[in-house]
Amino acid sequence: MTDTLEKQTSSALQPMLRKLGYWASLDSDDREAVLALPHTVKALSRNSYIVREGDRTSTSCVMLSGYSIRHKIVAGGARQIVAIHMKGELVDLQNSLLGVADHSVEMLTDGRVAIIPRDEVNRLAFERPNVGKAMWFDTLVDASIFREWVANVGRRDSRTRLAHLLCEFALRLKVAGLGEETHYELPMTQEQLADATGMTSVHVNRSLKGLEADGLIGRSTPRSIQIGDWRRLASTGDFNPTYLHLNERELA
Amino acid sequence: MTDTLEKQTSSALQPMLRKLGYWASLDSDDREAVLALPHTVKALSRNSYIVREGDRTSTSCVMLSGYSIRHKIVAGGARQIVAIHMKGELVDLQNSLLGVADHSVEMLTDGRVAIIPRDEVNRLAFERPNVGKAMWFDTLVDASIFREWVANVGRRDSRTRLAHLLCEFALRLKVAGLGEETHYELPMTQEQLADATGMTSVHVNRSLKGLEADGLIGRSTPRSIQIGDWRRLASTGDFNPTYLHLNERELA
DNA sequence: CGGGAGGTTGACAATCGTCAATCAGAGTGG
DNA sequence: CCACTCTGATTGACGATTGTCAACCTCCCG
Repeated sequence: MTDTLEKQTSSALQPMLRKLGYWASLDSDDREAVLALPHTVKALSRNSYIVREGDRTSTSCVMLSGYSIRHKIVAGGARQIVAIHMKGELVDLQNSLLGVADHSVEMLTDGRVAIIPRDEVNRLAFERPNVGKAMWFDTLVDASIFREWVANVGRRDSRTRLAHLLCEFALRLKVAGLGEETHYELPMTQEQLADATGMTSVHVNRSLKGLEADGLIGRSTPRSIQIGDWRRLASTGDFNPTYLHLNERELA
Repeated sequence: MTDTLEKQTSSALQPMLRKLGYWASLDSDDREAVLALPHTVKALSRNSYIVREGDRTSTSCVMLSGYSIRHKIVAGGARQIVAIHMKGELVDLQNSLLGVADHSVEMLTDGRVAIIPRDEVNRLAFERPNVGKAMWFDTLVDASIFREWVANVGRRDSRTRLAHLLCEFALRLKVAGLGEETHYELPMTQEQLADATGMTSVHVNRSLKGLEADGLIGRSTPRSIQIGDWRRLASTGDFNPTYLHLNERELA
């Protein structure tokens, strides 16, 4: 824990290690094993798909830069975004371990991912229990976020729902070392915000302006969000970060 | 796989074994290890809580009989049910491994559960990789169901939403060996259906009657559901069982 | 300068929630 | 056996949050 100097800074999997190390303490053997995972790095452009619903995948992947989303299409063509992923996150344990993809994963922005064979992930998980626990923990936290999203779209009004998403995003960005809590750039259009919150883009626009009018957020450009009073925004968003299962120090 | 005669029929954990065996093939050592998990059986009455949001739990539990739900309370007191659990299901890997519960688990009916210390579950998972894989797989399927629920609540209209839930329930009951696909008893009130689908009880009632009026379901009593034409109900419910990740044979 | 994507706004419609009354069935005590 | 009570189901009238449609605006980029 204290010898934070990493030897293998050369591996592209550094962001994954950071993430796993966040959930469980890994010794140097664990870390080496993670960084030694065979993988190929791939640059992907916005709107390209990592996995399509129905695919049979046998690889997992880790976000190295950029953002991606998971989504489902319902009858009638409407789309629901069920998760947003950022640097370091394990994007597809989910689909790959289950065999046939029950949802699609799409790049939200340009970015790079590392592709890892599923079998290698599986092997590592059981050869190095610390790593396995971290990965398991990671999937459990993902599940926790899904649950919060169910509650968010199911039982909160649109204003609260949006504010909640803005809070979650802010905090996750901060934890991932990608931004401040006071200001960040949304990587998504209002239509995509709508698909994530079960609203329409028109209503997202109105709600966003509503939050702005009430001084809860500032927007120097449509996508850049400033949060003046975190407490107040969290309160209107009914945002309690417990479900993110962060370490104590992050919740200051 | 072929020698299906179980020796330890005495263990209360039989339903858990059935479930895990569904996800991965377990050899006889694996099975014995599962059944040998230390546990205490507890009878719980309807509306009693297994875990409350905010609790620090160090035990997991398995449903032996009856039904339970996971739910979250949002600002204003509204409730969202995020999962329904039935016999054999591992109800609380989720909360217990994560430390502090991000949601409550409540009995929907009278029933019995087996309480297992978290550490024992953890130990078993890594001592017997087959079992560990089955448990991991189980949590991934749970997550998949959460994703479907996000889509259900976020992007489907109330009629479709309800029909979807009825289909999911029917199929899961069948797989758990608890009923037929053509007829079953709902273990929940309309208010609870509402909390699961993000609706109000009044609207659940109307939608249910709507489905009935259109001949999609029959109801001899308010809670007993008959499904005449599965295809038609599945179609109006936009129900595609992929997300349940069942074995081929179950999807006939 | 033209085209396109995304953001903004208004008028209108509708799904769904709220409130409140009534009904039906199960369990209880007399 | 019957009133009484409680929970859950059902129904109607009404209101409002949110969706739909469509126009227009703004910025970016070739």
